[in-house]
Amino acid sequence: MQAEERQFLIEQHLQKVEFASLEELSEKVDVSVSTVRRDLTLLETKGNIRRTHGGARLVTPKSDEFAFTARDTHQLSEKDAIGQAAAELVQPNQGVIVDAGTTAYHVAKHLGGKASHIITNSLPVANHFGSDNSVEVLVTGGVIYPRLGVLVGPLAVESLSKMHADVAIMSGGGITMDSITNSHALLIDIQRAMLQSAQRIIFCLDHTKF
Amino acid sequence: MQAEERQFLIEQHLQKVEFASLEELSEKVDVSVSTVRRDLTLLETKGNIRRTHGGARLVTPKSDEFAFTARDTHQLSEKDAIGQAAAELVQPNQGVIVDAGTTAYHVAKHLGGKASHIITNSLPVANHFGSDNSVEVLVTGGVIYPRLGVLVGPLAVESLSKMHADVAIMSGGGITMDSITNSHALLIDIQRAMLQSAQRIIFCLDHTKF
DNA sequence: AAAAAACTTGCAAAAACTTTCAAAAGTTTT
DNA sequence: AAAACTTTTGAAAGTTTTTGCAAGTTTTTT
Repeated sequence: MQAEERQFLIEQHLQKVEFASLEELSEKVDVSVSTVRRDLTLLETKGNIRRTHGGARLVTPKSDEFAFTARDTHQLSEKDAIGQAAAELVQPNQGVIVDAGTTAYHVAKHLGGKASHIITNSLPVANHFGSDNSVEVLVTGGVIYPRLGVLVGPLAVESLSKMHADVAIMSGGGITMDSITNSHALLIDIQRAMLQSAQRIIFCLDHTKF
Repeated sequence: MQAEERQFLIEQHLQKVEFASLEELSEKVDVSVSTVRRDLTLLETKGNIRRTHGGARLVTPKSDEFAFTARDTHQLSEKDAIGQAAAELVQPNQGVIVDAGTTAYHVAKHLGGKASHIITNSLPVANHFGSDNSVEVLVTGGVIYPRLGVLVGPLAVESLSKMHADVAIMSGGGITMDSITNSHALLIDIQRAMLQSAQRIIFCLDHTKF
């Protein structure tokens, strides 16, 4: 295995687990701990990772309730800009469906006071409007998909299909293309229901999704 | 496990329970109490946590967007005791309905890993289990009742009436008797639906409700 | 006021880190 | 294709950090 490939694997692994011990990593990429140490000091200079005693951790400023809110702060201003731009496509007093996912979340932030009502299956979005009585927020039912705070399952689909809105804000964010297609048909069912309940669709993706 | 991960886990655990004893923590992360002490003094300098005799407590009552979570910290230990006691009435692997309201919220905190699934119309409860995959959490749909984070309305009632559970944890907390009767028939409808969907009811009230 | 529980300090063992070095692997030159 | 050179790797030696425990002190409880 190449040195670069090894370092890439280490970084990738850390993206998943946040923390990893030297031995865990050494075993994973099959080199001595000495080498892993050297790799880590190298990766550290690149910024995404920080060495610790006994291993390394992902440098995520803070891990908040839901996984995506954490990862978020990274390219914040960019997502915020997308959010603002997309929000401007919404006419005042329209009903808006907001998908779960980081990008859609950022759009939602700019919707306060503008939309007449918001329909969402995202707990972070629901929380954001929890104490804001300028908008009526309708939460779909469903089972919580852990770590992301998305409501999924038949109840979510069913309740969406009974609702209606002018616009739907959808995103592939927070979930990679792979995991949409692979791991969860559940999420697709929901997006399909959203597509049918809204007259117009705004799809938001940032550059990391390509 | 390494030091940083351990400290992270401790902080995360405290985010959930607000207070924890040294032994509880020491057991949780599997190191001696001495080490936990050192970790806590370290975390204390970071600000989010404060050491106490016998344990530690969260200093920021939480990023609470919902009114009641804030007002809560007042008689914390009392509510916590009620919560624990009520939670013990639940048999392992039962399905539990959890009402919205401060007292029910505290019961829910002690339900992790015990109940097989939890049904709730309370956003704070949903958030609490958001990143906990030991329990399946089913959220009813509905419109957010501002400031309290309760899901109300026909969708909430309807989805509850389709579900079934062994126990329902209900409370008059968070909402005074007056506002139940006066301002919101909506809440009554929901409680009525809960009563019908559960085989057994546990009603929790603290002394301020008399 | 005594007893119990919890805290601090100091210390020694264990784990982890850095530095150094020689062998292995990979490049370049002859 | 062989020789000389560079880079990378794994291991050893020595240093630093961390951890658990015990002795003594403070706080809390009875």
